[in-house]
Amino acid sequence: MAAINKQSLDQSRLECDTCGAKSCCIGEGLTNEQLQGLKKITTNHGPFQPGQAIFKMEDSFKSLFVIQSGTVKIETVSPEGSNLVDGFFFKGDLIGMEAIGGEQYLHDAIALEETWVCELPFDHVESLCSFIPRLQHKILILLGQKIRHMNETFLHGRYLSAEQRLLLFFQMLCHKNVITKNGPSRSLTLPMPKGDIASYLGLRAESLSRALGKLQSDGIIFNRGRTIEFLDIDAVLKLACK
Amino acid sequence: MAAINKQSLDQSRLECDTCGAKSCCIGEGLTNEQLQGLKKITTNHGPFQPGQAIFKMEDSFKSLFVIQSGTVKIETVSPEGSNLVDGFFFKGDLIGMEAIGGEQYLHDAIALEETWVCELPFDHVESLCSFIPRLQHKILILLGQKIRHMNETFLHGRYLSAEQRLLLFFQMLCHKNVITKNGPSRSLTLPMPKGDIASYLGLRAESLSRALGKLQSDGIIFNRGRTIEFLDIDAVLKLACK
DNA sequence: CGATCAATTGAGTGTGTTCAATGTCAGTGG
DNA sequence: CCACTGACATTGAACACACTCAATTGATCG
Repeated sequence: MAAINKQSLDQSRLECDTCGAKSCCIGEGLTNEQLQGLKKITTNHGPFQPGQAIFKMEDSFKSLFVIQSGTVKIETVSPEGSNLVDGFFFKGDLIGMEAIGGEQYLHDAIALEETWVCELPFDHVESLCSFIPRLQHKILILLGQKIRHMNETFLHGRYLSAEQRLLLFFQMLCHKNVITKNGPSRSLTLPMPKGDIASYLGLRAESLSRALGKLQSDGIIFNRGRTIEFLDIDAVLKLACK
Repeated sequence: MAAINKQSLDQSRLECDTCGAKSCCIGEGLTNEQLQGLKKITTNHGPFQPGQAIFKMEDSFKSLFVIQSGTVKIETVSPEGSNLVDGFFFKGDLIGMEAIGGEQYLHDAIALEETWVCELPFDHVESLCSFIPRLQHKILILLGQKIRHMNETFLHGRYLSAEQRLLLFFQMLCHKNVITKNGPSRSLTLPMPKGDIASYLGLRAESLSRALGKLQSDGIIFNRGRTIEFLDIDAVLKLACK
């Protein structure tokens, strides 16, 4: 793992009870006493700068990580040598679950923005689960959700056109509250390069670019560098295209 | 769930200690005493005939199922109405994990051959986990494996050609010991129609047929109806094609 | 034996890819 | 201030692979 320094960010945001990721963390719903037990086994790390690794494939699997703030991509290297982006994760997401039961991590986890994470040593979590049924339940639920999410994204995504995949991606961002839906602007500055999005969607950068062009000429979005403006958010959410 | 009768099959194969799926079941590695605890919460069901459902999407999620004998596919109905096969499962496999944390099952589970299953009510399993750390560990491992398997199959599969996907499918069968690797014949009678395989691989039946034809003309397999003979098993395992 | 469903084969089409060229933007140094 | 650089993004033209649709063959079963 990369060298770690604690600095800058308001320390209070890293405490469980005041953590920004509190509501979606695995500790959600625990009593204060239980939360203290959980807090004992965790450690905070950050800030990771864009491009820095939170963990790498070569690292042996020891911990899960909750993203307290920032954005992270996970990626592997394909047999041909190019990078395959397997997922994007945001505040409150738990990463590293793919490695449970394995020796090493399955991906590199790379920060896309300045990012803080909370480390949960897995064997400690497991022990704690035996004493806190609610925690065990929560972990199982999260794993089930992860499976369902992969199922939707990858299984059903593969029958969609480039345009539909892109819309699905925007929907995901919306669901993660990354797009400011309420304001009048409804815009978004992508935390990741477009090449990463293309890879994640199983497309070439060129195809993604054309899909973006198509949506723009249809008046659904306005695409300017890393900023996307959503002119017709309903069209995006309906996936009614094509 | 479909009507259930116990009959025919040698009853002893349904007992935990003599079950054909014993070595890969979630009970693997438990003490005899613990196994008795597990046995108390399970019930056997079968035989399911080809086409019969073990569970359906409409059913509310209550249980996981271990396949004691037979073969099962899981499938969903696409928005357009066609069936999408999401997986094949064999003796010893645990099915229903996608539904953990959800209200209903995510798929229909359909028997492809005469099939017997062992039902594990999930809330009972969860309670038992708190008392048997090894069981909790095993479940977590299985969920992790499931995630890894989906990751490999669907994420990396989507960059492969029809031929490569087919070879990957054969490798999977090999890994599941469905192909008789040792005998001189090295043949296989597919338990599922080719259309199901095509769907699983994200292809049309026609494309699968052509891929099979290509492998045959390359002298790697001999394709005759539902029987496949592997003339060059090494080529299959190497995925060196294309 | 015809009926039905699965599997195969053929011809033509289309979506995304490939490869190469051009454009945009931020950062750097003269 | 402007030219240069390098990473990222866009655009164009030709191609490839799997798709679509239709016709044919094969297998199974009453």
